Amino acid sequence: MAESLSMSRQSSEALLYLTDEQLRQGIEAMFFAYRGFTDDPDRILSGLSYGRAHHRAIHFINCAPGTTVNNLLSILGVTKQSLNRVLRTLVHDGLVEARIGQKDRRERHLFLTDEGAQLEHILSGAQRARMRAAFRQAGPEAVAGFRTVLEAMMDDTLLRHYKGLRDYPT
Amino acid sequence: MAESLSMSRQSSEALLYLTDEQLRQGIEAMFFAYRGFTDDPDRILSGLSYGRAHHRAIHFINCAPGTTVNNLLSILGVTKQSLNRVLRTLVHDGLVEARIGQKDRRERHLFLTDEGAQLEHILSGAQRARMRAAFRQAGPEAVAGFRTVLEAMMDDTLLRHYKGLRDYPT
DNA sequence: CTTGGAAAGTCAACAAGACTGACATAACCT
DNA sequence: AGGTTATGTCAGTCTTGTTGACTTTCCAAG
Repeated sequence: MAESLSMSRQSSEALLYLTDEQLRQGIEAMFFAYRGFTDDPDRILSGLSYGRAHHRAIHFINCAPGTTVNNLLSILGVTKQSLNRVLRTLVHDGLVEARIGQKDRRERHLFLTDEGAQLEHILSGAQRARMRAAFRQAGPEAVAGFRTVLEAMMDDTLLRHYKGLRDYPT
Repeated sequence: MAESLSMSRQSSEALLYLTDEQLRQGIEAMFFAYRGFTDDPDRILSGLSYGRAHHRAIHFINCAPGTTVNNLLSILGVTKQSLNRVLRTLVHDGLVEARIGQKDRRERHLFLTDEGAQLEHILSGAQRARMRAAFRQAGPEAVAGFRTVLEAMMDDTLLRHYKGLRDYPT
């Protein structure tokens, strides 16, 4: 807000990417792209009595094996009750193993079973294929820009998770 | 799959943005960024007994005033029953007006009322503010890349909507 | 050592918003 | 007149989010 004055003298061309119309297009691009982004895994999951929430849990357990329920909670940004329902079915179906913590017996450390890893691979495979096609079509510079904007759009809390997921001790 | 052989001779550096790890990071970037992207409007809406579905309807009615229910359906990618529930409350609350078509009296052409436009402005204002901050921080080249990748990630059907939203006659 | 609070996780009940299927109405078109 | 199209509605289900109440476990202050 305060900057809009100090920048008003710059050529409008230099800031063309900040016009309301450009921003509106950016918003719609996010909406449509996210739809494309989730479509493939959703389609696969709909045949398996699982949903997007299961996919997310499986994805992050795969990235950070041994993570606790609490950790997963703050990454996914849902309530523990909501996550628990998902986790319960995954454990029951033998896709996820929840080991009681050695140090703190209140904690459950989460791991994918072989079967869980298999499903993870199928799901993320579909998503990666689309991402790969988009990346290849767009080229390296565009991909770098894509990442830069997305990181700038995250909340700082989420950015931390995004950058530091692999710091968890098992 | 077939290409991975023919490309295997290129330097791995030139294709670094296509490694599985890079793709995984791209996937997580989309997930976290979309959360940040929807957070602000969601917060505003939660106090108003409306949800994200109402926001989406309002957004696209604002972009394409006079659009029909059927058009909106294909843009949003939901069933008419689902959209109708949302639209019904918006019309009832006086945020949206549904005018019977002149040419084809079966159609309902949708418009925001003054009050609806006001809410739209508040909601998209929050979203635009975040988008603007991200765009400014990332710079023009990054924004161009962001758009390129997102467009490549959309389904072709959605891409048509994204590019051609303003072709509707009133 | 005990006791009381905090933290991790579980169970139950509810709400939003998506879906399907069936059906109604009105208008258009051949 | 009859078939198709656009829209609206009712009923029921599913996923996934919510809050509230509860157990188990840990830890620290008295």
